Amino acid sequence: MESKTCMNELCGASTTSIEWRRGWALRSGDFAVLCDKCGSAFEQSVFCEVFHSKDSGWRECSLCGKHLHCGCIASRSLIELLDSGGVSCKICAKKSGLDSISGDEKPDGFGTLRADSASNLQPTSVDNQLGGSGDKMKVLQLGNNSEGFGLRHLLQFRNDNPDGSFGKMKQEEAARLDMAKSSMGAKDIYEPMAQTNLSITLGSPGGNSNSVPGAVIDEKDSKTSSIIQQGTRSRHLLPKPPKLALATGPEANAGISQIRVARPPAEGRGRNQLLPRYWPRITDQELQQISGDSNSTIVPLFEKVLSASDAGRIGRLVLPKACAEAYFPPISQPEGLPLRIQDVKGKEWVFQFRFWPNNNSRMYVLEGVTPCIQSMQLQAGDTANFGVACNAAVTFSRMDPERKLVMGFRKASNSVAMQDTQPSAIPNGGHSSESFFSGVFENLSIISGYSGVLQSLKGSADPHLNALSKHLSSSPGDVSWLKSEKQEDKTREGLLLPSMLVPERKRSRNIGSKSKRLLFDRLDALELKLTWEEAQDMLRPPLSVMPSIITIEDHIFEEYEDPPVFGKRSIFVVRTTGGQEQWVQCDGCSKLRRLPVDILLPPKWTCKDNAWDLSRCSCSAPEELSPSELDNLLRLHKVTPHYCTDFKKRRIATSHRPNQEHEPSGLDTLSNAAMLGDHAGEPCTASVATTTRHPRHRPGCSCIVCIQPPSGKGKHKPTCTCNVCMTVKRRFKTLMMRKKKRQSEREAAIALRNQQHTWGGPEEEAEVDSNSKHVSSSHLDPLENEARSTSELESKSQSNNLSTKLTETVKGGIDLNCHPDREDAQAALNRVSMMRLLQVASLPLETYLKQNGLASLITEQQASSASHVPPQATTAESEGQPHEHTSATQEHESEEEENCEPEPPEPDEIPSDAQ
DNA sequence: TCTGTGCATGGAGTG
DNA sequence: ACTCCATGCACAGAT
Repeated sequence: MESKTCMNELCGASTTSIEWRRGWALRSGDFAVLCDKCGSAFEQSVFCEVFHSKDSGWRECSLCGKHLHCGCIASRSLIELLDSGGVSCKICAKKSGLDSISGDEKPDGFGTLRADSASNLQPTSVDNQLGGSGDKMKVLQLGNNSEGFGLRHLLQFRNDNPDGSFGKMKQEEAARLDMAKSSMGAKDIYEPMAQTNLSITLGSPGGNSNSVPGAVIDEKDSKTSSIIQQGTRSRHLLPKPPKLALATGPEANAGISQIRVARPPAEGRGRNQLLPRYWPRITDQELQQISGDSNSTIVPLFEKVLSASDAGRIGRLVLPKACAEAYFPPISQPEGLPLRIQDVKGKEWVFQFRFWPNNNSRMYVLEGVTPCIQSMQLQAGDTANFGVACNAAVTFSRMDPERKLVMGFRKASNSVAMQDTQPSAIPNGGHSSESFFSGVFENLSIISGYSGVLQSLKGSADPHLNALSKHLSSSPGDVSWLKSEKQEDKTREGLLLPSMLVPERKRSRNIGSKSKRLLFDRLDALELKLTWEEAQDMLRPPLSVMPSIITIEDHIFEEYEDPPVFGKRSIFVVRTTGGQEQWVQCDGCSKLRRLPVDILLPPKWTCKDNAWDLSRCSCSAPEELSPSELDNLLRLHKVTPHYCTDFKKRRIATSHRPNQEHEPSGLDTLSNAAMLGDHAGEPCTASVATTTRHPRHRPGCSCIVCIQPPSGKGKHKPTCTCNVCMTVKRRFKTLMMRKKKRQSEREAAIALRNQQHTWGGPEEEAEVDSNSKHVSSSHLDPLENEARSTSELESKSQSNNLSTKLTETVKGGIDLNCHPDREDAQAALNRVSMMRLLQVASLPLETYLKQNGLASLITEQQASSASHVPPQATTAESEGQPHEHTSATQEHESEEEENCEPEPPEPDEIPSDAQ
C-alpha cells in the first residue's frame, strides 16, 4: 500500500497507521478512504456526483424506487445516471433505453489517487480492477454523506444545466481546482477551510448556505470554494442523518441542523493547531437558537468536555491552552481579565479569564463559572449529576457581527431545555468591535445556554460505528427511525454523533483518562457500555440480497445493495439433530421465543410479532423452555433474567423523561444491549462515585477516599501503623489471598476442561452458538444431559471452589458477589465450561441422582454441599477473607469488597451537595 | 472549621 | 522527553 497521509492536517496520521477500513468507489473511479485515526477522508479526488450530496447517500432509482447507495462498489454497475438528475438502477435504465453514462467509463485502477487525480476526471470504473486477495476485511456498506468536493456546485451545475455533461462539468471543476492550486499554497488552501466548512456544514437544508447562522461565507470563500472543499472533505465525510434529502419541511430542517459534527474552528490564532477534540460540535439548530431571530451568525470556536473539576464547586473551568490563546484575549498577567457573561435569560455573569504558571507554561482557567453552570443545571436530575458532569460540554462560539463570545453548555439530560429556550431571550445587542481580539475583551459577552446532548459514547469513535450509525439511519427496514424527531435527536446525540466527533483516543482522554476517579455507572453511562463488537453482532446483512464480493488491495469488500439492518439480539442454537433455532427475548415480557433461524429481527420484537408460533404470539403464553433450559440459555448468552430486566426497565422509565419516549429503533437495541446485555447476570446496581470534594477527614476515617494509599508525597512510611496504612495493608492482603484463590480456581477449571475433553465424545456433541457444547442423549434433553455430565464430573473433581461457585449459582441465581477483580476468574470459568457448570447448577441434584440410580449419594452430597454452600455465610470464606477482621471497619470493608457497591459513606462523609 | 486560591503533581498524550 | 491538563493539596482568609 502506498504511503498516504490523512488529508486532515490536524490529524496527520499517515501510512501504516491508517487502515483501509472503508471506502467508496466514486463514479470517477477514484476511491475515498477514511482515516482510521480521525475519520477523515485522506485520499480521494472527486466525490460521486450522484450520491455524495448533502443527503444520506441513499438514492432511489427514479424508475423503480430501488434503493441505491453511494459508494456501493457493486452498485456502481447497477446504477445509471439520468440526465434528468436522478439515478436509475441499470435494469430500469436498460428497460427505458437509457444509455449509461458510466457505461463508457474506463477503469483507472484503485487506490492510485494522487494530488493531481482530481484533475483526472475521466469517468472510470473500478469494477474488475480490484484484484488481489489477502486479508479478509469485511466492510460494511458505508454511507458517505459527504457533501463532497464541489458537490453542491456539481449538483447545482447539473440542475442548472440539465443538458450539460458531467464530463464537462468536472473538467471545469478540475480547472478551477488546478488554478486554485497553482495560486495558493497549502496553507492558503487550508486557511479558509474552516469557514467554508462551516458554511457547508451549517448550510440550510434548502441549500442556501448563506441563510443560516454560522454560514460564514464571504467573497474569499466563494473564490476558493473548490479548494476549500477539497480541504474540508474530511468533515463532509462524516455520516449524516438518514435520508434527509428525502425529507422535506421542518423535520428535514431540524434533522440537518441538529447534526453534531465537529467543525474545525472558524478562525483565531493557532486554529490550525487546535486538536480535533476541541472542535466545536454545536449543531446548526443550536446556533440558530442562540442567534435567535437576528441576523447574527454564530461561529463555533471550540469546545471542551467538562471534567469533574470543571463542573465542580471550585468553579474553575480549565481552558485548553491552545484554545485560550487562540480565541481568548491575550493576557500577560496571571490575574487575567474579567469577562462579562450573559446567559440565555439575559442575566449577566462575570468570568475571570486568567492563567497560572505551570511548568514553564500556562494553565488557563475561567473562574467563577459555578453559578452559571449551576443555573444551567437546575433541573430535575441534574443536581445529582453535578460534580460529575462529564457528559457535559461547553462550547465557545462567537456571534457575528457583534463579535461576542457565546458559551453554550450541553448536557445529556438537558436537550429539552435548549429546545425551550426562547431565542429572543438571547440578547443580540452587544459589543461591536472591528477587532474581536484587540481590546474589548473586558466587555466580552458570553452567552451561555443549553444545547443538545453530548452523550459521549465510549469507544465509539471507531469508524465502524460511523458506518453502523449510518446504516442504522439508512436502513430501509428501520422505518421507525424517521418516525420521531426526538428519537432522531436522541440517536444522533447518543449514538451517532459522538462516533463521528472525536477520534477514540482523543475522546478517551476526555472521558476516561481519569476514569479511575469517575465511575460512570450512572444510567447515562450504562448506555455507553456497548462495545463495537457487541453492536456489530446486532448488525444483520440484508437477507434479500446477496453481497457482491470485491477485493480491493488485498481487502475483501462485501457489498450489499441494501444496508445492513440493525436487528434485535438473538440467540442461535444448533440442536443435536442439526436443526438450528433462533431464540429471541420479547421486549414486552422478556420471555424467550423460538423463531426460525433465518428470521431477521427488528430492533424491537415482542411476542405479538411471533408469526411463526401462533401459540406463543402473546406475552401471556407460557415459556416454551423449561425453567432449567431457560435459565441456562439466559445465563449462557447473558440475557438478562426477567426480574433484572424489569428492574432496569424501571430505572430507565424513571430516569427518562416522558417526552423522550420514542418508537423502538435500532438505537433502542443498542441502548438495551448496552444496559442489559453487558451486565446481564450481574446485580442491577449502579454506583455513583463523584469526585465531589470530600469533607475533611478525621483521624481514623475509613471511608473509601481515606483508605486509598497515600499518593504523591509519601506521607506514610512503610512502617506506618496508622489506620489508613493498616487498612491499605489489610486490603492488600485480602487481594493477594483472592489472587491465589483465583489462580487455584483457574487451575481447577483447566483440569476440569481437560477431563471433559477426554470424557466427552465429539460425535455426541452439539454446538450451542458455536461456543458451548452439550451432549445429546436418547433419553434426556441435551441440556439436561449436559448438566448430568457436568454433575458427574463435578462429583469426581471434588473441587470445593467450583462446587461453591456452582452452589452459589444454583441458589443465588445471580452472582451478587461479582467484583471487577474477579472478572478474570469468572471469564476463565466462562471460557472453560460455564455451560456445564450452569446446567449442573440448575438441575436439581436430587432429581438427577434419583434419575441415575444414585440416590445413595444424596445424603453424601447434601452433606458436602452444606459444608461450602451457604451463600451468604460462606462467600467471604470462599473469597479468602482473613479471619482477623474484627473491627467494624474491617467488616465494612468486607461488605464493600464482596459487593459491587462502593462502601456507603458515613453520614458525615456525604458531600453536602450530594445530600 | 470551612472555603477559596494558587501552585504542584502526575497521568496521558504527543513528537 | 516534553507538553498538557485534571486534580490534589497546602495555605491564607473567611466564617
